[in-house]
Order: sequence, then C-alpha cells, then structure tokens
Amino acid sequence: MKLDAMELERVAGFFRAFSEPTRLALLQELKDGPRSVGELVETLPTTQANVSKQLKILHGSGLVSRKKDGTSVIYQICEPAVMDLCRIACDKLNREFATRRIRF
Amino acid sequence: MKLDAMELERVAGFFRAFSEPTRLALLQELKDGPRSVGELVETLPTTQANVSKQLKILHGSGLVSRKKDGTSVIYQICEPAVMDLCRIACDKLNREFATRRIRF
DNA sequence: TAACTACTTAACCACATGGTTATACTTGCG
DNA sequence: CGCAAGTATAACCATGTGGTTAAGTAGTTA
Repeated sequence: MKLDAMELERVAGFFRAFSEPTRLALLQELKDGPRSVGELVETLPTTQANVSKQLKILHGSGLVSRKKDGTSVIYQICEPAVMDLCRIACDKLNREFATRRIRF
Repeated sequence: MKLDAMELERVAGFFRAFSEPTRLALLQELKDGPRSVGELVETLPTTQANVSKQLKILHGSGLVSRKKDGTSVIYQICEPAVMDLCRIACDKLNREFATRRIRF
C-alpha cells in the first residue's frame, strides 16, 4: 500500500515538528512534566516569543496540550509516541557515534 | 539527563530526513527492496537530479546504503528504525484523522 | 479602571532548502 | 578510442521558516 501525495505530506509534517533543536529541547523539558511558558523560557537560550511560536507548532502537530491557569499557560506532552520516536532516534545515533550515550 | 545543543541538533537532523514528502516517497519505494536510481525516478513525479539529491540526504543520514552495479547505483534501506518510525507516525495520524487508514 | 504579568501575534530578516536546468562524471560496449 | 546510459554535481531560483523586536491580548490585583 502506497501513501498518496497528501498523506506523505501529512507524515512529513508530523516529522517536521521534531526536526528543529528548539522544539526538541521543549519536548525534552516537557518530558519531566507540565510546564508553563515562562518556566520553559528560563531553560532555553531564546526569547519568550520564539518559545510561544515553537510551542504553537508542537500544539498544531498534536504533540502537546494547552491549558490556561490564571495568566499562565501550561503545556504538556499529550502524545505518547513522542517519547517512542525520540528514543528510537537516540538509539540509532548512539549506534552511529561512539561518543556520549544520549537518551531522551 | 538533558541533551546539549549539539546532540539536539543531531537528533533534529535525523528527523529532518523524514520531514519531506519526496524523501518519504523514496523510503516507501525502498521499503519493497533495493532499487536503482532510474527505477526510483520512474515512480516519482520529479527529476532524476532531484532524486539523486534526496537520496544523498538519506544516505548522509545513514538511512540507506549505496552500491554500484555497472553504470547503475542501487540504494537500499540499511536502518531498521526507518520502518519503526514511519509506523509510529502513521499510527498517530490514523488516530487523528478518521479518513483512509495509512500504513507505511 | 488602571496597571502589571504572562503570553500571543505581527512584521520582518537572514538563511536553509526543495526543485529545476544544464553540465560533468563514470561505467560498459562497439 | 568514441559513444551511450546512468548518476551525480553545479548554479540558480522560489519558498519556507527560525529567530528577533515590537505591538497586541487576556487575566489578575489593587
């Protein structure tokens, strides 16, 4: 069974969410539990605006959920596949480079 | 354990190989077995130059292997994780959309 | 309502990259 | 050799997008 162009585009779009270091860093933080935007900003070397922007992409891809709490917004990983994918990627890279063992 | 910037970049680069429809289409063809560049070109609505280019990216990411056979070059999936990743992605998208069931 | 906090959105820029056309390379064959 | 077939590379363009700054929005508190 072959996927048509539209379906391939959807799959590609899904993977695209994982294809940027900043978004992976956000997922890596959210892996430890729900976090507000402000908390996430503190852990990353980028602006709050950019964090919002990348979170929007992750949310659009259905990887994280949004919940308002007062003036804060809490994000949380809502797709278990996220960790599966990151683990598979790390395993592959660990096999390739014999440097530091990485683990998402 | 947190991945540093360089490691995140490597993971992101790995996922980036999957983030384009043309490369996914190539992987989808190679899933059925080794194929020459020419054979792959016949199945895709793009040029030979572009197929070569995208194959080079897949090869650079360590997903496919290259083997010369006369004037032809045979490509083959050499990373089992490829299929695992595509399956996980399809499963997630199948859960999301209730349209046609997609399967890599 | 005024002011503050937390976040989102808009506008913009710099850069990366998918795709094309044209050219070069390599192998096999006469 | 010379030529043809199969791939790869170069140069180029158009588009997408990560990041920034600045402005806008929503909730809270006094």
